[in-house]
Amino acid sequence: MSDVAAHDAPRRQRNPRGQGHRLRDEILAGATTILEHSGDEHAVTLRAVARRIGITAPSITTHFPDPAAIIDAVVAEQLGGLAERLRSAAHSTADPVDALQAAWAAYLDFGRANPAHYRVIFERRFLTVWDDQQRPMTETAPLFDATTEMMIGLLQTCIDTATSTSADAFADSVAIWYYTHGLVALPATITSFAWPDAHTHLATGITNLAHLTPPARTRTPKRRPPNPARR
Amino acid sequence: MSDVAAHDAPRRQRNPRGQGHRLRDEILAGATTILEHSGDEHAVTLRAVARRIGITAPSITTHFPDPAAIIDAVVAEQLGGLAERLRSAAHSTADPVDALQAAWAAYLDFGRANPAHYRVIFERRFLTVWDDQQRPMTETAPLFDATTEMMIGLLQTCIDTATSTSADAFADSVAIWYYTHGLVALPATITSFAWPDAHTHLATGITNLAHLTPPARTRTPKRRPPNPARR
DNA sequence: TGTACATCAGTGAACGCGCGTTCACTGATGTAC
DNA sequence: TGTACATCAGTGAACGCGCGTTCACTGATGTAC
Repeated sequence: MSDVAAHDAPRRQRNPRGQGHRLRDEILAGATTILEHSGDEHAVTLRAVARRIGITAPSITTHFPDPAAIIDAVVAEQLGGLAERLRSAAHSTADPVDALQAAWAAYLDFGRANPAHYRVIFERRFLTVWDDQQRPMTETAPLFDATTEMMIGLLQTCIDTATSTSADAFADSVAIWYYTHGLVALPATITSFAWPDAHTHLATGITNLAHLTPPARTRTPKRRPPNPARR
Repeated sequence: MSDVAAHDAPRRQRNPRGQGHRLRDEILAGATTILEHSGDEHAVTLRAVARRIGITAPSITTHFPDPAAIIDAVVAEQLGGLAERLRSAAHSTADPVDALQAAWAAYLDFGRANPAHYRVIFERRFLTVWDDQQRPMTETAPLFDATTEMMIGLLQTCIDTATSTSADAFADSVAIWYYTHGLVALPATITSFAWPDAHTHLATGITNLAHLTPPARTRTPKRRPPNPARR
C-alpha cells in the first residue's frame, strides 16, 4: 500500500560465509531509504527494514539490538556526509569570508536537500554523541568535535585576516549555527508561511553575526504586503 | 510502570447531562501532561490519555477522531499561551528596544521551560495552521498571523523611532526568529555541547540582526579552551 | 402528580493489526582427520 | 581423496503486547403526556 511497501525486495541471495557483516550495510541502506521516504523515524521498524531488504526481522538482531540503534548508525553516517560537505565547501576557496559563507551554505543545502536526515540528526530528542554512561560514541564524537572546530576555525581565520571584527570566534560561530538551524528547520515545519529567500538571508545573517567587515554583501530591502502571502 | 501510568486516575464522576463537552477539556489536559512528562508526541495514544483521566478509550472518539487531532488541539492551546506571553512581554515596557528584546526573551523562556510543547508546535512535520484543503484552522491561523504581525511590529516601531537602522522589518524579524529558534532547539537536542549563556547570546544576536543602534548592549568577549567543555 | 420514553455520557468485551522477541530449524560452506 | 562434523547466515512459525476500532450495553437524567 505505502510507498515503502511497494519497494519490498522480492528475493535475496545469502551472503557468503564470513561476509555476514555485509547485511549490516544493507540494513543501514534500507533504513536510510525508509527514513527519507517516510520522513518519520518511527517508520524505521525492524519489520519494515526487513521487508524492504528482503530478509526476516530476527536477522537484524545480530547487527542491531533495536530500531534506535539503527537510527543511531544512520545518524553517524549522515553526520559523516554532512561533515564531508562542509569540509569540501570550506576548501573550495582561499578567501576566508567566501570559505565561511560557502561552508554554512553547504550546511543549509544539506538540510534542505535531506530534510528527514537533517531532522534525525538535529531534532531527535538526544543526539547520541555521548551515550548514557557519558562515553563518546566511537564514530560520532570525534567527527562532531572536529567539524565544530573546523567551522569555528573558519571564522577565526576571518578574524586573523581582519575581515571580521568578531571578538569571540566560538560564540559567534554558535550564533551562526543557531541562525542557520532556524533557516533550515522552521520553513521545513511551517510550510504555509511566506519565508524569504534562504540563501540571500543566510549570507546577510552571517555577515551580521560574524561581524564581517566591508566590502560586505549589500542588502536589498524589499517592500512586502501587510500580511505574508500563502502558497 | 512508567511515570505516566503511575498517575492513572482511579475513579471518575460522570459529567452531568448536557456537559459532555467538559470531557474534551479533560482529554486535552491529560494529553498535555503526557506530552510534558514523556516529551514524545507518540506517547499520546487514545488508550494512554484514557488511562490517565480515568475513562475508556472509545469515549475519546466523540471529541477527537484520532490522536493527531488531540495533538492539534494541544498545539492550538500552547500556541495561545505562547502568544499571550509574547504580547504580555511586549507590553511590559514603553521603550521600543526593550519591548523587542523582552518579547523574544519570552519566546526563549517559553521554549526552554516547555521543551516538549515547543517541539510539538515548531518541530512537528507540519504545523497545521492550514489544513489539507488549505482552509485555515479556525483557532490557530488568525492567532498565528496576529502574533507574527505583532512581533514584526515591534521591530517596525524601533525603525520608526530610529533605534534600529533595519531596512526591512519583516526580513529582519524572520532573521531573529531563525536565530531564537536555533537558540531554543539546538541545545535541547544536543545536550553534551557547552552552549554559551542563552539570554546574553539572545540579546546580542537581536542587536546584530535587528540593526539596533547605540547605545546597544555591550558584548563581553570571553576566552575559551580549544575544545568545548562537556557536562 | 405519576409514568413511560428518549437522550446523554459513557462502559466493557472483543477484534485485527503491526510490532519486537523466542526458538527450533535449514542448508550451504568450511575444517579435521 | 573421502567423509563426518562444526559453523555461519539466515528462515519461519509462534508468542504476547499495545494500539485503534466495533458494537452491544448501562444507568442516570431530562421530557412528554
